[in-house]
Amino acid sequence: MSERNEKFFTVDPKLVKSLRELVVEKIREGIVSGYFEEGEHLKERELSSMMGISTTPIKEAFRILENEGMLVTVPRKGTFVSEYASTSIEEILLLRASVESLCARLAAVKMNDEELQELEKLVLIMEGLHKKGDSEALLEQNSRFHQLIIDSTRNVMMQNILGNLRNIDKAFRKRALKVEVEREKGFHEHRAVFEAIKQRNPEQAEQLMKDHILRTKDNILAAEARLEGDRQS
Amino acid sequence: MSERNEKFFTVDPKLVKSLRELVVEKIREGIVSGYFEEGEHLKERELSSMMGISTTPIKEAFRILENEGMLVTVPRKGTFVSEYASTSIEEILLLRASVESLCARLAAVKMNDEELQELEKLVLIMEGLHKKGDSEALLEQNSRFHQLIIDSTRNVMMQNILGNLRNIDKAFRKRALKVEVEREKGFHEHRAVFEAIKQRNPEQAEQLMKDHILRTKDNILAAEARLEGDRQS
DNA sequence: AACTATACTCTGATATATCAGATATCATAT
DNA sequence: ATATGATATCTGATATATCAGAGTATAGTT
Repeated sequence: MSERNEKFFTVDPKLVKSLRELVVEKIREGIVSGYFEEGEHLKERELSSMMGISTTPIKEAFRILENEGMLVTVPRKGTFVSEYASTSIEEILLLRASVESLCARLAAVKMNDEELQELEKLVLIMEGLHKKGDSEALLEQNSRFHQLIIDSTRNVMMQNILGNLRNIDKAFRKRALKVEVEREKGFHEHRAVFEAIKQRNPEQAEQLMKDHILRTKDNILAAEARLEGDRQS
Repeated sequence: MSERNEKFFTVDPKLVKSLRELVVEKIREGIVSGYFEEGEHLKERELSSMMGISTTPIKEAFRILENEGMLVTVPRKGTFVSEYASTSIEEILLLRASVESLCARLAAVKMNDEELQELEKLVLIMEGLHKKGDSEALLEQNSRFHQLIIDSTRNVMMQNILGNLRNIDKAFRKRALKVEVEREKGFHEHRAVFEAIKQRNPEQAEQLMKDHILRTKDNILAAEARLEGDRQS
């Protein structure tokens, strides 16, 4: 037993999804996809009978989504789809650039050797995928790269904020577009961020991360504009 | 009726506090004040009997606090005080500087004339208080100043993030310190931020706001260090 | 003494019931 | 015809009941 990788045969209880989680995802999707309109009144009982469950998990989901900014609850009135729920992709990415570059700065100071090693390993893997041109797998490792840096700050608040942003981003993408392939280009930027963290250079890490996300932002917006243009012609 | 200020005699339903809100505040305080330890298991039924209410509002409060990062819920295990709930004041302020400076940038673009006028009026009021040296009142207007800028972005996500940060900040302050007087010095910085927004200069507004918050951060940390020093000697 | 199986208990997850504010309807009075 | 009051209904807020997983203690077997 001792030589085996013990992590292999464990189960993470966090993978269990409660009804509440399912409801959260369903409503979030509903909002982002346009199934629910801005300002629409979401009724606990109505949703509960639609979904065939009781109101309790709905209630809890409301509180989560409210905290995320997707819903607004007015006491004794009800819960409504936030008027500004459809924050522009641009602002979401600006926010991400802002918070995540701060993470990179903190990571350059706080990341321990073990984490640094893992990050290095990841960069090597990404290099391989980059050379192979396997952008599907690269994409997945990319988000692991970002997550590692975020987690190394050991700052729950930032983890939560970025987690929320990612959720929304993800929901958006479903209907939006897949310029993700673009990100293959980002490989060199990732490597640079890693180097800055390794050198324990917070300013540089922050700046590089910011530039990286802002550049992908511009690309995403450009791609979206192009799509929009195609639709017109 | 027409000449009267109609806003005067309205009631904002949002001022009604539900049990859930009270529970949120109570638990947040409990965590920040150290009444609850990190990692402590918070039990719905226990809290409900302690507080003399049912478990439903407790449940909802849990979900809000979880989303804020104060609590962690493990499915089928329970809800626990986040191990890293006590994020340092420094990181909270770094985060605030980061997000709120982005708000200032957006405000310089998105703020409408009406809001701009209100901001200008506020700056004049603040100037008066500054000259009078009424730092109590100035403090209140200061936070209104920040709030106006945040709201003008019409970005719920940022509003929520900064709302959360403020809550936590507030809870911290209770046990922490009142270097708030310091902020009287910040008046000129506020005016500068306002000018940049008025000039529709996003870069400058962002930079000035960032500098402003980072400076107050340094002052707060210095004051805390001083306090710490006093305690030692 | 050690191991196992069963019962008991704790607790979160979910469902249901109750209460109270908000809104709409309608009738009645002026 | 309009204003006021009574009533019904919708819905969120809260309370309570039920269910099921997880842990623990206990008793029985070898």
